[in-house]
Amino acid sequence: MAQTDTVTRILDTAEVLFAERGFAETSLRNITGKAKVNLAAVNYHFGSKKSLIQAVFARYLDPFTERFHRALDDLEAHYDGQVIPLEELLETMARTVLEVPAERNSLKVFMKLLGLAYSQAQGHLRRYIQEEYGSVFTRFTELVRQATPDLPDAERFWRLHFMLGTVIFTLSGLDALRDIAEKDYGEHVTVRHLIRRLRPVVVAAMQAPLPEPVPAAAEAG
Amino acid sequence: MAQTDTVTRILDTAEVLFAERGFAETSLRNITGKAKVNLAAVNYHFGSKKSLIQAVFARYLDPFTERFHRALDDLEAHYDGQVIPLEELLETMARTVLEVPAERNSLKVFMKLLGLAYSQAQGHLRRYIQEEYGSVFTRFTELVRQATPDLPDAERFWRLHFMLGTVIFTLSGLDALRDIAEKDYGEHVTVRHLIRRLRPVVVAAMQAPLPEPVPAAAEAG
DNA sequence: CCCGGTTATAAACAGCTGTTTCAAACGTAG
DNA sequence: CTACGTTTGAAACAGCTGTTTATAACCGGG
Repeated sequence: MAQTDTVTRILDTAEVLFAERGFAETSLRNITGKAKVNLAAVNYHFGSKKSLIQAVFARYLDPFTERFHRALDDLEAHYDGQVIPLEELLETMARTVLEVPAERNSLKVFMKLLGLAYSQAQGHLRRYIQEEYGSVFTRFTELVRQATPDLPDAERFWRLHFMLGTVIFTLSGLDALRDIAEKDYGEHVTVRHLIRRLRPVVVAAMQAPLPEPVPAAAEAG
Repeated sequence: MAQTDTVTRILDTAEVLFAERGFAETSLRNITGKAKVNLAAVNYHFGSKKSLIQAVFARYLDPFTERFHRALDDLEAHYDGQVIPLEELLETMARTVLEVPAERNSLKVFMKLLGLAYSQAQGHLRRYIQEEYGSVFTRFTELVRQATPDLPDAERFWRLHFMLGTVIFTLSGLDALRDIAEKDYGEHVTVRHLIRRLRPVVVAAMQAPLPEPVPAAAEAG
């Protein structure tokens, strides 16, 4: 099967270049040149650049959602109707994120892509990810809801997104920060170190006291 | 002075389009067309697209750094050598961020631009911001160091970036999240609401317990 | 009035973009 | 070996990109 070779070579090259420079800044000639593949191969195998981008994401997100669903199944079976503690849920998510790209040793690329998916407007990508992989996130948030019954729904919604920002922002900008950290603190930091650092922070953030209600008089302006 | 009109019209239009679609996705013809200005005006007044991008940032960051320095001066004078509490520092930063774009009612644009500055690789932008505005951030982190003496330096470094991620990620992606929040929780959320929500979360995150040290045996892999 | 520097305009530049075309090479089933 | 669907290849497409050029309009000072 010669197709497989061309297709995976395109995907392997594209994901690296996308992660390094972004989508708009990476041309098809850039990809096909580095992948030693004919220019027309992208349109032949994927149809368009948009579809290539989505295919790059699917190659990470498909195994991720599958594993994550299975991990949540296991967790629910183990707790058998009881509420799953927040730490367990976060731990499971972190473990799954770490497992998925392990074989290709490209956790960093995966993280950068996630960051790009949020920041680069690319409307089609956001829609694609939401439609394709929204359900597993919904399932996760429902479990978080049960684990944090004292949190008002809106507050939990925002805090989850706060923490999503923390994780994606940090891990996707890792390279730049790593250099500073290594120079200033003599630490060689890996993604795994960071996740260890993130855990207590995320838990504390989710359990932080509620904000003071707005004084009614100060609402305007 | 006809120059002022053309220049500000370019800047006003550019910052909105950049914030909506990103830098690479926004062409000069796009900007000049919407601004009702000749195409060559950008290169005439700014020299290049890169310089335009930097000028857009400077228009926000120059007043910001000036005000922030002044606010920190006041704070230091008021505490007169005593350690400034963490909450005060965060509060001051938040207040300054809110004040700066107030006149142009474009806080949202400012936040989106900050998000782009980090996510879009755009090496020149990161360097420009670091060189031009790094000092005020250094001053701020030193005050945070004094306010959190129990935190190891490396830990504080990372937590500050965690929180930077939380804030920028949330505020720059506000529009998409706002719609969901409004639909699901009937809340109309403004940036000011979010900052109120962010405060206890950021404080709790900075004061979270330290992560468990890595078991020596588990270091490899 | 008229000159001289500043700003605006339209046109053209070379280069790159994603996509399409069509012929050549391939690999396999009959 | 032949015939056929699949995959590659080189070339060309129209369209857009940032930038430059040369000309024209403007406008305040002498």
